[in-house]
Amino acid sequence: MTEKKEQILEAALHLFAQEGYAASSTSKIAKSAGVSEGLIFRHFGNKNGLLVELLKQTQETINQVFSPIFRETDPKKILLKTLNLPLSIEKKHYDYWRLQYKLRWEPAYTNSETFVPILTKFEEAFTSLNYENPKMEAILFNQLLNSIAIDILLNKFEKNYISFLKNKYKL
Amino acid sequence: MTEKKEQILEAALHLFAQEGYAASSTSKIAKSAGVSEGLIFRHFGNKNGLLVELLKQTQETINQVFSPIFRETDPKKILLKTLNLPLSIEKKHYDYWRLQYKLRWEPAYTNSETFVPILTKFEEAFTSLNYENPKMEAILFNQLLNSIAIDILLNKFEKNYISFLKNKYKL
DNA sequence: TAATAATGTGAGTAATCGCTTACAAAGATA
DNA sequence: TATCTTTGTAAGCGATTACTCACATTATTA
Repeated sequence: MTEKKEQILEAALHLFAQEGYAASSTSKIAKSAGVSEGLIFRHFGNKNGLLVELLKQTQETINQVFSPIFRETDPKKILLKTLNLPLSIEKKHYDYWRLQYKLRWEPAYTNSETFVPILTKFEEAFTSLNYENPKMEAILFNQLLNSIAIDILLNKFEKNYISFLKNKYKL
Repeated sequence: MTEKKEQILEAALHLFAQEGYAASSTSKIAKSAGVSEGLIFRHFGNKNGLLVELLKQTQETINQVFSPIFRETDPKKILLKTLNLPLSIEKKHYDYWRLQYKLRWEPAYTNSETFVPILTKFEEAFTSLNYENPKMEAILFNQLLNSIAIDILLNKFEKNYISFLKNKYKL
């Protein structure tokens, strides 16, 4: 991957995640990347190709973050590691997550829920812990995870909240 | 309010909520409303004025929905009525809620959290119910409410989930 | 009824949109 | 070194953008 190609991706990610896809013109992206506008189309075909490439990178980032949880078998550790996730995410990856959450509201980019498999992982954990309704507990837990992530991304995060949750789940 | 003015607002609300603000051109709005493009600017000055008017309506809609909860004093009923809220929302109001949640991701329209006062209402309820940490319980409860609303708007809603929550809170 | 105001239209504006293309520079291969 | 491929630029394309304005129609008031 060329240096300029990476600069384009970087600039586009930031603009898409902050201003939105439609509001980020290719000329703005090129200017922000310090590159001629034509180069975007040389490398990615069209504006949408740029987004597709970024979504691929986003998926990889997400997979990497979740993989230690998938490898975990101890139910309590599954929940504990999950609750530790949001705060362990690197600032430089924030735009990937912003893009992911933002695109949930764009019907055009039917981004299939990439977090789905984690739900069954939670369900297994709650089953092991003898919770009465593991399926629903998994949904609840997953919603909490998403809410925390969103609050962090939107700078509305209450830092004592996670310890409160750990206490609630006896972790 | 003229009929054509209302048609403009209706068309704009739907387009903004579905496709997004930037992606919804004034010409598309006018065509969808069955109105000349110039009329948008006669009534609302510019495209942003159209959004401002819609946000005002959104705020009114939200206030109306929450007002019975603000009037409620019985703590259990506060929580119960809140959990019943998401499913009681009229389909024709969905676009207002979509717009609201969508705009949370647009830093340009610093839409101050309109749900904030409800948090203290929840906190009062949990205090009355002798929960150990009412403040955090309120945050948790509020996150659940938002998650449910989002799931409904994104068609990912599990209908048994709300009864599960009612049971959890002994309501 | 006549004058005034509010509502509505459609053609037009400059600026910007995503994208193409001709061409130059740089790198790789023979 | 000579040829070919990849990487990069800049000008320019038709289409669309938000918006204006001169004008027509309808409603309100005097």
